[in-house]
Amino acid sequence: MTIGLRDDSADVPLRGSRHYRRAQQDRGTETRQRLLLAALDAFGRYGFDGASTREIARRADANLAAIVYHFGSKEALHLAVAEYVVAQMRAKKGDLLVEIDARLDAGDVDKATVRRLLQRVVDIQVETMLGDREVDLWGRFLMREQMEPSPVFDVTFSYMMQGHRTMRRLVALLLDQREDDPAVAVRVFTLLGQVVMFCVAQPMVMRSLGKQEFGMSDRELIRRIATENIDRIGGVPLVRDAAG
Amino acid sequence: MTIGLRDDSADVPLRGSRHYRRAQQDRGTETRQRLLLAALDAFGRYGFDGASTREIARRADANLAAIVYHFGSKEALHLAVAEYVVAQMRAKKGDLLVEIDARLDAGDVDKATVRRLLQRVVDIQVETMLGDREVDLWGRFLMREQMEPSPVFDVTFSYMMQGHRTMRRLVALLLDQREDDPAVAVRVFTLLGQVVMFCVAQPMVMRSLGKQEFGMSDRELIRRIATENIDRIGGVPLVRDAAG
DNA sequence: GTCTATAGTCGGATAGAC
DNA sequence: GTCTATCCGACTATAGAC
Repeated sequence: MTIGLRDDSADVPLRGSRHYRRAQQDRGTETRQRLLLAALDAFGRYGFDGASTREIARRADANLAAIVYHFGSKEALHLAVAEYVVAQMRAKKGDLLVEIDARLDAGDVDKATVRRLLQRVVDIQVETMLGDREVDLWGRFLMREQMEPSPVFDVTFSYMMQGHRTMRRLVALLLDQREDDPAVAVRVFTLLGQVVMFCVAQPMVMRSLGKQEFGMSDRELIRRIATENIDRIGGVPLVRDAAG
Repeated sequence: MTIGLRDDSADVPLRGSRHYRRAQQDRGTETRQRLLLAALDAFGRYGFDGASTREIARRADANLAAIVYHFGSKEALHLAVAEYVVAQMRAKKGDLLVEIDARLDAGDVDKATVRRLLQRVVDIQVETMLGDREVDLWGRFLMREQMEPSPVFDVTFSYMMQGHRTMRRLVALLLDQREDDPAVAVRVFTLLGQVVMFCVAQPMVMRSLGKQEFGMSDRELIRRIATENIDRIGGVPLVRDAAG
């Protein structure tokens, strides 16, 4: 930590000045961010125990000791990842949930509107679970937490429940049932499940579609079918007799 | 371990005889089975790396060395678990898939029948994923394999694909689409997903239903809603105008 | 802030008694 | 078949140089 104070340092301009400290600080922040993303990938893919700090550091192009320096411990890194994921998720769909809750509180919604809102939720669900680049890592991390609850579970769980509660309100309205009816909760999970499936069973999906990774068109297809299924629950009458 | 060979041993008759060896052998088989079930639980819950052989042996009330004795290595134990799960699964729903394929090959199916067959598949899906006692462990193990493909993946994958292919045939008939249409594959995954969700997100489901574990009534509810959704895809006309 | 070296722990596998 | 004792490798975390 004394390098920056040496007088003979050539590649660091304005040594000892605010600019130099800023540069050093930025470098640290970048390292921290790279570690965070590498950890997000590793924890989501291999779980807490399966992911090794050595591998995370290597993938982040950082030193092993940097993890302890920036986060304190492997567990603390895990928590940081969870908080990061939840924060990113909230940034992506928090506004929509707040907007929906507000409209529901105000009570100015007919069923057609409710269905449209539900579709927007599922839309965003597809985006935040199957999105490209970094986004798909969030979904896998959250699902991993579900299958293998860790001390971090409360962080992710409370976030997941927020979305669940809002969806339950929508579905309850759509089906004229009580919000706390177990059937409503179950139906919400089935709606989520049809999207989640593509996140947790990605290898099987890929192999069965004959692809290496999701493209825009795949996401569009999933989105279309998932939202189509919204049309088919509640509101739309079931004409059994007309069926084949 | 020497008790059985002592002359004053009263509870082990016919020492050294065939009966004695039989008893010893049975004991070994039982130990093997206990190890298998403990490993099934541990691998499903914590993954291959997360599960420790020491813990598995402890839970199976067996010795650490017994794992190597009965299976050869931790990896071999993992493979044995995968083969066990697939064998159990096939025993539970293999017949139905064979029957369906035969009927589809014969071609004597109208849409109503197809829909009924599809519902039976989902029915059995619920049973083999959310069943009580041991059965729920199978589902979790398979899903874990999906999220975290291991050298064992091929064993579980080929089994999963068998069911997937049959379901794709059914859905294709129901929607008058080609079997190899990606939209058909995607729809099959959404159908599976609504059941799988309850397996992978069990902690969240429990907490949101306010329960400790699934009961018969919960499984019934899930089954009802899942099969209801079958009614709502294909065959049943969508009466948009009548919607609210 | 970054890095090397290392202490301390744990997990899988082995040897050999019984 | 079962069990104890032990080896060896991999991992997390720490200390301290730069």
